[in-house]
Amino acid sequence: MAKGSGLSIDSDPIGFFLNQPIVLNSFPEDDNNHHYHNRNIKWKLGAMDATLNRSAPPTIQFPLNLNCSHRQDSPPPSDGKRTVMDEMDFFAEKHGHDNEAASTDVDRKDSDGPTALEFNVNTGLNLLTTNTSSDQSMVDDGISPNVEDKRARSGELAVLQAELERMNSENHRLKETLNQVTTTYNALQMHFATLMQAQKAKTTEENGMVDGKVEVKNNGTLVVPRQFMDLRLATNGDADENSLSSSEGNGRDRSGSPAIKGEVMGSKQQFGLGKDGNSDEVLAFDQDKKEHGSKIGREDSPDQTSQGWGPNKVPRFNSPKDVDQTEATMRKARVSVRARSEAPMITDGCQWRKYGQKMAKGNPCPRAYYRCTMANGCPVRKQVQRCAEDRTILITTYEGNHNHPLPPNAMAMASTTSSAARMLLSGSMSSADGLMNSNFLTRTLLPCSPSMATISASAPFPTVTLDLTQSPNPFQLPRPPTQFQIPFPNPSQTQNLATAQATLLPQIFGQALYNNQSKFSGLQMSQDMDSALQLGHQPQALAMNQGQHNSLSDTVSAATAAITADPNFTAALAAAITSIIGGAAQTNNISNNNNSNNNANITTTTTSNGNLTSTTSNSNSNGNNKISNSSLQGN
DNA sequence: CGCCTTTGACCTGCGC
DNA sequence: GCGCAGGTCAAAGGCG
Repeated sequence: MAKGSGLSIDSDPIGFFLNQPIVLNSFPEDDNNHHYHNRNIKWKLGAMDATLNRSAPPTIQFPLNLNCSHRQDSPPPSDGKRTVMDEMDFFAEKHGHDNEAASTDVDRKDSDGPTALEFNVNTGLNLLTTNTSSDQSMVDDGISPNVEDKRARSGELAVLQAELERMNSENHRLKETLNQVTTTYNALQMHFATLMQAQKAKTTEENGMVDGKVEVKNNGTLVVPRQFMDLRLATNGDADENSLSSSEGNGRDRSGSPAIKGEVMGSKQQFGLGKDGNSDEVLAFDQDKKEHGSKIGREDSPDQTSQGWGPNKVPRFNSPKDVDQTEATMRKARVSVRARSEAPMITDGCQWRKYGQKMAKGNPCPRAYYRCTMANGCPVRKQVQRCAEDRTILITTYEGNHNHPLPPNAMAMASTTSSAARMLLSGSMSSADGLMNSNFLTRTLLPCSPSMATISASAPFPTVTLDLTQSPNPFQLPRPPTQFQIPFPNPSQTQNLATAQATLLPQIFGQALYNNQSKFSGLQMSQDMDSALQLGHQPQALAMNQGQHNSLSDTVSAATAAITADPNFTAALAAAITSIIGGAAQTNNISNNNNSNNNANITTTTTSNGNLTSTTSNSNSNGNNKISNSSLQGN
């Protein structure tokens, strides 16, 4: 084994192959001024994929499993973080190499205890310059002195080199993309923080409001201090190291993902979707309060049933406990998607396993229960049930957050439900126990599709319903020229259409909320705002020729750009959402109804002709609790 | 054999 | 306390 001072070879490197794993062990502890002082680092090299680069100087490239074990008496770096590049810097510093040539492809694995990193690395080391006599013998064993042997391997080497070049190129491209996304993300966060502070100061100055108090303004408008949930929390605790001190809990999210993963993933989200940065996060359900008992393998803690509201139901999100409460509430929110489909399930890209089926009251069609099987322990559930009134309509209700990456074809629905739920919960954090002005919601929230989204506070969970059963493409309905015109791929297929339609929604919701939530702390839904909305204050012109941008990303980007181009629309959108979801306190003179647990027996549904009707969900029909042999397909 | 569905039993919350 | 309703568990069986 080569120890301490790097690899070394003393002959033509072309003939060198790593036939055995090599462990570089025990760096010297002589760097008294370096913050890596007193560390013991093991470098374990895999034997299979090591390749050589013929270029001058020759380099060796290999996948490297690095396990860093830090002594307890070694203080962490001053910035509290230690990155892989730090490790590379340390290595280069120790061995006199220019680390600029090194590249890393990091994959942080879940682990406890000492830092454990696994990544592919191009060390950029010029192996010919690192010879040491002590290591020579070990490596010499792997070198064939035979020229013919070299030739025999040259073909394989060429293949490896080509693959290596391709991987390097890809790695470089990905790094650039990541840097760009990170930059955008940081800029958005900075902007958000600035707006939050400015709005807070402005609101306090203008309204003279005190947290938790209701005030009647001169025009008679009731002003209720409210605030959106801090979505910074939703990006994982350490996504912004300056914004939170919530590094407690080892920086892990509920899924146990380590903090470093959260950083990377958080950087991915340009639109503020998903608490773990997964824009593919699905809001759907998780264990409800019924599961908090003696069931095995449950994640929820008993205290998660508490809502964490203050006396005036103003959420407090300043502590890790609040984070848990927020997430608990998040998991209780549901997103229901109505779509016409003859299939027993809409295709949402995820893998599901059916774990139950029951007859629900008021519906002759059985309700099927599915859980996500794309990853072990994924808490996402969904319910599938046909509409009692129109059995061609399939109602799919999602709950919970995926704890794993999703394939591209699953991201559409996932991001839709995630953002819709976040939209709902960001309002319900404040007041979810009131009546909903769903007509106002659909009129303002989706001016291009007036009956597409409804919000229900039906007990026991707040629910957003995305109705995709209306016009084949609500975005292509006749509209003023300033409205969206979003092409969807393959609109002839109901399922695809449903997914495609759903895709745009989260971007609208998420972007509006994420970029403008700060403007609505202590939001007052003024008449001016309402008027502006009713007058169709729309995003600025977005004329996208059908077929010109067929990709989903283009569609999303265009829609996002249009929204962000008009802050008034964004503000109005967020205001409308807030007003609708949490507006009961205002519209009902701050009165709480009978549901003290943030539940209201009000649900809204859209009829087949697109008209909105509001009905109570307090059905008295007697459902049979026994299992039915009928299936969803048997309708 | 592994994965999935089926389905009766069981658990929990809630209203009366 | 009891019954109802929603939701989940887990054994059994089917299927590729």
